[in-house]
Amino acid sequence: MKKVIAPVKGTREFYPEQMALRNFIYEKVRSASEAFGYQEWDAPFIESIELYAAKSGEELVKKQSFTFQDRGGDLVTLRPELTPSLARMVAARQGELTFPLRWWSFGPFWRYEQPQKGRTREFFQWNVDMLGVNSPEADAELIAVGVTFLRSVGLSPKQALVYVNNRRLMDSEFDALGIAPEKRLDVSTLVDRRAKMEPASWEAYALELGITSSQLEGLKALLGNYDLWKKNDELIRLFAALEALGVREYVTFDPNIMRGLLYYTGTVFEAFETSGSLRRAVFGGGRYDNLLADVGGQSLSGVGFAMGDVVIGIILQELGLAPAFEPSPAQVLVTVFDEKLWLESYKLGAKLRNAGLNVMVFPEPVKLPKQFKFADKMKMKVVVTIGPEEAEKGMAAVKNLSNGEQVIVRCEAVADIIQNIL
RNA sequence: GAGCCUGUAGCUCAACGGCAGAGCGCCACACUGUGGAUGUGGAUGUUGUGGGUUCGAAACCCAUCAGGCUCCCCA
Repeated sequence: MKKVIAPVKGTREFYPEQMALRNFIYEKVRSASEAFGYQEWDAPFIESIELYAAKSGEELVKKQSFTFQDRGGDLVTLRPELTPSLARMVAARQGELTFPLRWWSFGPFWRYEQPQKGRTREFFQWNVDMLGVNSPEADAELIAVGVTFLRSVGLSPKQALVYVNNRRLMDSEFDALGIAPEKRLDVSTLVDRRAKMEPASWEAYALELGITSSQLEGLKALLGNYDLWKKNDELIRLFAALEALGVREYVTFDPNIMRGLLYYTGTVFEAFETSGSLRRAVFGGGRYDNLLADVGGQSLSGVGFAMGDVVIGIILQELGLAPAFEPSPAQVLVTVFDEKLWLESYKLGAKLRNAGLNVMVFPEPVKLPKQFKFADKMKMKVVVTIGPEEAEKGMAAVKNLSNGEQVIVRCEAVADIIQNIL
């Protein structure tokens, strides 16, 4: 190789093998979404930067967006998330859309951050949202959609769990501890960081934020109380609904789940792979209120979550849950014996395709062993050969590569023979 | 944006100042009408890139690019 232009940092190159995994995820995402009646939709990949200025965090807009000037001088950005586009599109047709609205989407997003395990600058994200219903039962349905996906890719409750909390519950607990409402944000980040810090430095950090030592003790007790949900009507209803939906075994209450995004107002949840080799959420979401008001719509409550393809892709590969890669979409190879019989093979290939089979014809008359090796490497199931002896009688040799058996049959019968093998 | 670690054959890695190697993969042949297995032989590198130190650099130093792990943020 000579001088190579490297791909842009953090972007993804999908060779057929990776493409197969991406499509596998896409298929599972689609069936989980559609099983609950969600409609597929999408938004522009490029948006005006102002769209995000309204509601996304400052970090996301100023530091993590791919922003540039278009030829007309306007500032545009590659979308870093979908929710603002959702809010705008729903607000624009609020009067004509049918509510409750259930939408899902799977597409590319970009965030300008340091690539590392589980995080790239370009990624695919599954978004699922329900708008127009404000109830714990609706929250439970969204979690069930996520769990349906986890289950469909073969993740057991031992391997992946959804951790749930409730912002309102935590706010009232913070109030009870005498933590002022304006400190809630600080305390949220404090809770978020607990898992990542040494206990001593975490406590020091807490006191730095102006938490009193008695509040700190209360906070520690709160974060260790895994029965706290039993005090909260919303969470009681949520878990009852999860039970009814058949996904309860995948969900557990955890007071340590806060989530950074400011717009969450009620239920919040995050899914993790339990071995913890990757300390990143598989998906995360929650209930949000009034997202539409900022883009000119009427107040409307919603619940949704998002899943990136990178973390789940790594997990599926590490746990051996990614499907075996099938190099060739064609399971049948027709060899080319020599120059004279070349077009006979082409004819047979065409005939087999008409019969509904995916068929590759070797593109040149090279030695047969080479063609068979090719078929083997491409994991094809059947090789069909027309040599001089077969051609004379209008026949073809059909070899089953899994057991090595070969039969010689009339060309007209080849398709049926192959159907039996596959 | 900050700190630390790593870049050697297609892949995984060794050599750690003194001739750049192994395993797997690849190619050829045994097998000129048939894949996987086995055997025999073969090819492969400006040691990420650019400078510097040295008699001598894959190794040491600087820069740069890429990747990884933290912090930050988050899907």
